[in-house]
This record gives sequence, C-alpha cells and structure tokens, in this order.
Amino acid sequence: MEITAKYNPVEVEDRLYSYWMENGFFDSDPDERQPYTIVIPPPNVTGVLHMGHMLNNTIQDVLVRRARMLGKNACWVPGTDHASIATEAKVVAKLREQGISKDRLSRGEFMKYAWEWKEKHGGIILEQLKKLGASCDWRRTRFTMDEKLSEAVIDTFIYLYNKGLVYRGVRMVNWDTAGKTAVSDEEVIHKDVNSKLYYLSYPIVGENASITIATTRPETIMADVAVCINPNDERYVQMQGKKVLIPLINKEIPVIFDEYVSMDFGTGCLKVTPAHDINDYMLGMKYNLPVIDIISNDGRLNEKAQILVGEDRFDARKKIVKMLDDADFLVRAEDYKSSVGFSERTDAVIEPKLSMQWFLKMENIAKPALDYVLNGDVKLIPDKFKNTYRHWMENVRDWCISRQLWWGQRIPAWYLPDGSFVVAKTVDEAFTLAQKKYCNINMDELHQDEDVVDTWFSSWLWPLSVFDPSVCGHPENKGNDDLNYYYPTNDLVTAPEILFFWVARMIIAGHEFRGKAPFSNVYLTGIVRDKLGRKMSKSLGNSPDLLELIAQYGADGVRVGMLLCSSAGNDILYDNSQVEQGRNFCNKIWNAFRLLKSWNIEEIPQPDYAAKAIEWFNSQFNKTLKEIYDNFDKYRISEALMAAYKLFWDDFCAYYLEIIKPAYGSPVDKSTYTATLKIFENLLKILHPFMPFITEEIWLILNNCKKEERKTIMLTPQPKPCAFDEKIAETFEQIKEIIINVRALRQNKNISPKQSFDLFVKGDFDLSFAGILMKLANLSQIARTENIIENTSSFLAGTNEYYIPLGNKININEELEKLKNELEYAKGFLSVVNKKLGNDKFVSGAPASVVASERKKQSDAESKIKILEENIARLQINNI
RNA sequence: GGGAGCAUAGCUCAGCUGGUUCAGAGCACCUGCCUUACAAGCAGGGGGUCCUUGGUUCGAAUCCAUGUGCUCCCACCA
Repeated sequence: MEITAKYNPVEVEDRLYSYWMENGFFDSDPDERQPYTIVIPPPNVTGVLHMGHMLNNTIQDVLVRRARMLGKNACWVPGTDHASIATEAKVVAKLREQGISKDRLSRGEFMKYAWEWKEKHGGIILEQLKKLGASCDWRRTRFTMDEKLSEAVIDTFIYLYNKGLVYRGVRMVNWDTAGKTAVSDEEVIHKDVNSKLYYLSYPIVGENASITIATTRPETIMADVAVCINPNDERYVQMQGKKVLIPLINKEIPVIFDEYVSMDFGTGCLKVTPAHDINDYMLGMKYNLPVIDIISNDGRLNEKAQILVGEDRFDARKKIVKMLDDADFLVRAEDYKSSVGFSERTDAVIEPKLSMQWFLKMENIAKPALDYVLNGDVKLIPDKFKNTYRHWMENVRDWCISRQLWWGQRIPAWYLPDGSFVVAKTVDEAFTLAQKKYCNINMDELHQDEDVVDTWFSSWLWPLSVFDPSVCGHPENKGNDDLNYYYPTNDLVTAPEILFFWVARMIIAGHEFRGKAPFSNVYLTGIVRDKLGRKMSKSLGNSPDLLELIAQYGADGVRVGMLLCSSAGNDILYDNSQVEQGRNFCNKIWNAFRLLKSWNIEEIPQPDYAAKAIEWFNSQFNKTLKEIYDNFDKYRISEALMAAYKLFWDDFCAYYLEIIKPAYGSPVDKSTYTATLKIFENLLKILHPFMPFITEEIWLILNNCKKEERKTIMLTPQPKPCAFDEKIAETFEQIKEIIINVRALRQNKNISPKQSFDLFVKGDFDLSFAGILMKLANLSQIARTENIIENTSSFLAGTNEYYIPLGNKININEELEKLKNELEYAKGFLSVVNKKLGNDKFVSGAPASVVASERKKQSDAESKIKILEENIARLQINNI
C-alpha cells in the first residue's frame, strides 16, 4: 500500500468522524462504570465558531477522550443557548432587511419568525465543533428553549417566587435603548468617552443671584428635583433653606445638603436627577424626593420634559446647550473624559432608567455557593480566581431577571385589572389562584407579563436540566437515572469572564435543587488574543477563518497549536506558527508510521543494540508517562502535551528509531519489530486525546481493522505508568552527551558524517551501550584504554574521558585551547564550591544532604581538573 | 477609587515549600546538510545583571518592602 510522504488530514478527518458517529463511540448511558461528565458551555444557538470556542472545546475534548481511555464512562453533553437578546437582535435585524418591523408584529408572529430563524441557522456551530473532532454524545444535544428545559425555567421561577426570593420592584436598571430592554450589570461595558462638563447657572428664588452646577447631561435638567451641596462646604452656607429655579422651565426645586457630594468636583453643587442617575436615585430615596422620568424607552424625551419633547437624548443635549447658552444660563463648558456604559449586545449608550422589573434576592442563596469554592469542593483552576470569586459573592446584589424581549421564557405572572398579580405555571392555574384571591374574575381579564427571563436564568440550570429538567424548581423530585448517574459532573471548562454570571449561579442552582455543586473543577481558559494582544473578535477582523484553518492545517494540527500555548487562566497569544508546529508534528507522526510500514520483517536474531534500545525506551516511556499523568492531575494540559511531544519526537524518533532502523534494504528482526509496534501503539494512545484523527487513522491501519469490526483507538485503555529503571535513563543521558560530542567534532572539523571513528574510553564505561553508541555516532569500535593515545581529540562526559584518534586531522593548538577553556571553567566552579564549604555557617547551617552534594561537586571538579591538567601537559610536551 | 495578578532568552512560558534541577522548555534565530521515514526534515550552535533599589539569610529568580511598567476584575464623583 502506497502511503504519501505528507499527511493529508482533510480526507482522513471527515471519513473518521463519520465512522465514529456511525458506531456511536461517543454515546454514553449509565452503567456500572464510574462516570466522567462534562456539560458544554452552550454556545449561542445562532453563533459561529470563534477562537475562544475552539480552545475551550479542544480542552474539553482532551479531558473527555482521556477519561474514556482511562475506563470511565465518559459523557460530554452538547447543546446551545437561546441567547435571548443576541438572537432577538439578529432576528429583528433580519426582519428589518425584509422590510418588516418588530413593532408591527404580534408576539406570536414574531416568535414564529424567530423559531424559523433558529431552525435554519441554529446548530451550525455544533456542526463546526464536529470538524474539531469533538466527541460529544450528540444524541443528548439540548437547547435551553426545548420544551422541557423551558418548563424547568418556569418551575424554578415559581419555586423561588413562592419561597419569597423573587420579587417585583421599581429599580434603576441599565436600559438598552436600542434593544429596548434592561440588561444586567455584566452586560454593560464601560468605555472612556470624551465629553463635556457643562457649568449651568440656576437662579436662586427670591434673590438676584444664582448658583452654578456642573453636569455632563444638560438634557436631563428638566428632571431635576433638587440641588445638593456638601454640608461642610463653607462656600454655600448661605444656601441653607433656599430654593433655585431650573433654567428654561423655571421650576422651583429645593437645595438639600448631603455629604455624598464632593466639594472638589465641579462647583460643589450637584443637580439631583433621580430618574436618570443611580446615585441621584439613592439620594432621592433618602430625602423622599419625587422621581420625574423624562426619557422614554427608545431614548427620546417625553412630554414630562416639557421642552424638546420627542427629541433623541443626544440631539436634545446639543439643542439644550444652545438654548441655555442663548438664554445666558451656560457659564462655560470644558472638555471632560468620563466613563460611559455601553450595551454589550447593541453598543447603545446605556440609560440608567427606573423601571418595574423582577428580581431575585441573592444574599442568602449566594452563601452556600461561596462556601463550595472556599472549602475546595469546587476547585477553580487556576486558583487565583478564588479571591475574585469571593469578592463578588460577598458583595452580590439582587439579580434583575426580567428582560423586555420576546425570545425566551415568558414570565409566569398574570395581572388582574386592578394591577395585582398571581404567579402560576399556566393560565388555568393562574385563574384558579386569582379566583381564590378575588371572587369575581373572568379568565380573559388575566393578562400575562410581557417580559421574558434573563438568558442566564435558564443557563444556570444547565447541568441539571440537560439530564432531568423536572428537578428544577422541585428539589423534592428524586431525579431520573441519568441525573443520578451523571450529576454532579466533573469538570467545567469555561472563560473567566462568565465566572460570576454563569458559574456562580450554576453552583447556586445546583445547591438549591440537588444540595450538591454541579461540578468539582472549573478550568478557566484564557482569552485568545492576536499577536498584538488584542482580543480576537469579529469586529476587529483579526480572527482567522477557523474552518479554513482546519482545512489547511488539519484539526489535529490546530488543536495542538492551540493547546501548546495555553496554560490555564493565561491569555493565549495566537500566532499561525503554533498551528504550523501542530501540523508539522502530525507529519512527524505520519512519517514514523511510514518508516515502520516500510520494513521487511524476518526471523533473524535480535541485535544487542536493539534489545538495549527497547530497554531504555521503556524506561524513558514510563518516566514521561508519569509526568503526563501528573500534569493532567494538575490540569497542566499544555505541559502534558509538550511532554508527549518530546517523548515522540526526541526520544522515539531521534533516538529510538535511529538506533533500531536497519540499513537500507536490510530486514528487521521480528522481536524488535513487535516491540516497536507495541511502543508505537502506546504512543498513539497517549497522543489520542490531543490528536484524535491521525492517531485513529494510523492505529486502524496498523491493526488491520476492517470497517465492520467497529474498532477504535478511543475505546482502548490508556497505558498506565509502570515502575521504570532510573539507572538506564541516567546512563543514556551520558550516551547522548558522548554522541553530541562526536557529532560536534565532525561538524567542527568538517568531517563527513559518513566517516567513522574509533573511540577510546578511560573510566567505567558500560560497554553494553556500545552498540547504540556505534550506530548513532558512527563509530567503528569502542575500547577501553589506560594508555595515552597520540593525536587524539578528547572530551569529558560524566567523569569519563574519551579519546578519538584523528591522525593528521588533529590541531594541537585548537585542542589545547578547548581544554584550557574547560579547565578555566572547572576551576571557577571549584572555587565557588570551595568558598561555600569554607564557610562554617554553611557547613553547620545547611542540611546535611546539601553539604554532601557540595562535597561531591568538589571532588568531581577536582578530579576533572586533574584530568584536564594532565591532558594539557601532555599536549604541550608533544607540541614542543 | 477598591481588589487581584503579572514582570525570567527575540516570542510564549516552566521553575512546587529559598541550596545540582550550576538559570530550563518549545518556537524563532545562526551554521552545515536534498544522509532512500520525514526540508512540514536532520545535525550542530549562539542568545538571559531572572524589571529597579533595599532588606531577611551562610545562601535569593525563589521570601519581605519600595519603586516602575503591564493586565484583569469590581465600583462609576455629577
């Protein structure tokens, strides 16, 4: 069979993924094995794969595939999030393109369009994950708006309402004037914006004087209800008990005093506008001031403003400044940099707005969730996030859970004509409840709340609802077999940005409904940035086309590229060279495979060097395997991969294969071949979690698997680390040193690698390695000697001396130079050691083992110096 | 403004509780090789006052303090 010199991933990957799917290798059902579970952080249903997903899901796949090969019943549950605001925004935009305005549609009509859109575009991202090789149990795919999952959301709402934790209230919310919805604090992005600070003069009632206030928002003066001054501000003591007039509308408002106002900002006078500023709102509450809301939901001034009615708030600002200026109320305007909130979804400037919303009381339910993390039941990786988590959970604020949208789970509250409401699962239940409270009521008088719940109010149930939605809102339910088997899950892999609004809340819900945290470990990935350190995003256009990338470098190559540079919690700076490295590694594996396939196997005796090489490699293999296991235990995935990479490339290819490789056309003995196949297969198994496709492809070919046999590497056991011979690994390090010395000698002297040398050793060289050395360093013989051989180049490796006769190629001066440099270094080294050992405080204070090792250094260095001095003396005599 | 973290080779990072892991790895770089597995490769090689300044100690990349620079989170004085 012809095997190409370059690995071609495209054909292999599609074929193997289909093969895996057809055979249900990813599927998991409860059985007697130990479960290993991951639920995917559900991507937005209409989203497309970006770098962050790629990294995130690669890590999940590595963990799942490894667990599967460790004999666990591994289950990775995929799914998507309905992402109410993002998706609704997309649907609205799409409809607008078709000339349809959302305002003209009924709720039912809009939802029909939205579902159509979801059916058409939803799940593309899951198809993209398949290209990456994600080994999810696709039968279990869930969507946060599936019927049962939506029901879980409603039940949860009702449960929390009945517990007295959900309440309705007027609050200052972050209002997105474009999306016409409240957004959570977490969805507001603050940016520094260049604006102006306007100084406006407010006439004092009954006096021919005025005071000056400073504001960045002159368009809100009509909503002012007071002017506030710090009581300690001596400049304004005479203002006690006075009133001022709002310019242009001439409305009288009181002057109040509160220490909240800072004396050194602006003029020390603050206009109080409770409806349009959160701090002013607090002040207003404190002093019982009225609230005048002059901005409507779309960001335009309403009739309460009296002037500029119908103008957009930013147009109104420009116009009112002119009006104030014309009427001589504008004292001055200065440039000012202030931080303004923008909506993460629509990029509209957030308007602080009073509105009637639903809230969840967080204080009490957050406590247990904090404890899980503090006492280590839930481990954050890396644990530096523990502090941030605690800080947030200790200062948690009530969660505004209503959104003025249609795409999502509608709030199960029904209003009666008198404005009161009942909370119930269905209109029938609501009717029954309403009848109990108020006798004469007709069903058609009930009106359901128009809002939906925040998306996170459904995704916080995710680890429960993907298995058994019926326990959400019903902690008394026992839960189905799936839930009881797979929950709590093991690892969660997600981004630190959503630690609070997703991870923390999942812990809360898990505790509330199951009394257990939903996962044991939270692996927090970094943010993928470009080479300039900018976050990869669609708007910047700095994210490569991922499907293109996979097509070009192969999924395995991309996975390796991503993983190599991503330690947990650290941002990763993406560079194409990493993916190239991944691709090159695939090719290296492929070519090692080609080499094995090219050999002729014969029943001939096994050479000594081959037996020795196998012995050494097994030791090296187990040593590295232990490192890999340790790294996985600590979630150091990039380091686990690097260890496997070096094991394969350096130890297996550069040393092992080079040793056992027969001369061209010569056969390989059967026992060496068998041992090598075994080694190679084990290496493939170690690499499989990182590089599923190429390892499967090669494994299937090596084992002559027929398609109908339905075999796969992914269900074979991972090799387990065995005890290994440390001595042989140590000795081999010295062999490597010798090899490097001999090769360097050739290079320095411009001698062809084809020319072989004799090597003489003075010291206790283990001759059982002679065969290996001869092969790798191209030596014709290795012999012990006690006699000095003339015209040799010498070097030290360990404490042994090695000589290579070079005949007339020797350059005594060069040799002398080399030896003198070494001598100088050794002497310097010795003097440092001697200084240490000469220090009484060191000898008495340092641990015995440290002192002993210094003594060993001392004697080694001394003998080394002796050898070097002898050799130098000898060469100098010869040279004369 | 409050909190957290980071600073080690050109780049990305290891370096656990201070002493052989005498400053490490991968990539990049330089030199020589088209050596029948692999030029997506092979062989060899050069790169670091471990951010500054102090302190603790027999001994500091490692612990403490100060300064500088950067990152993130939280809050948002109009």
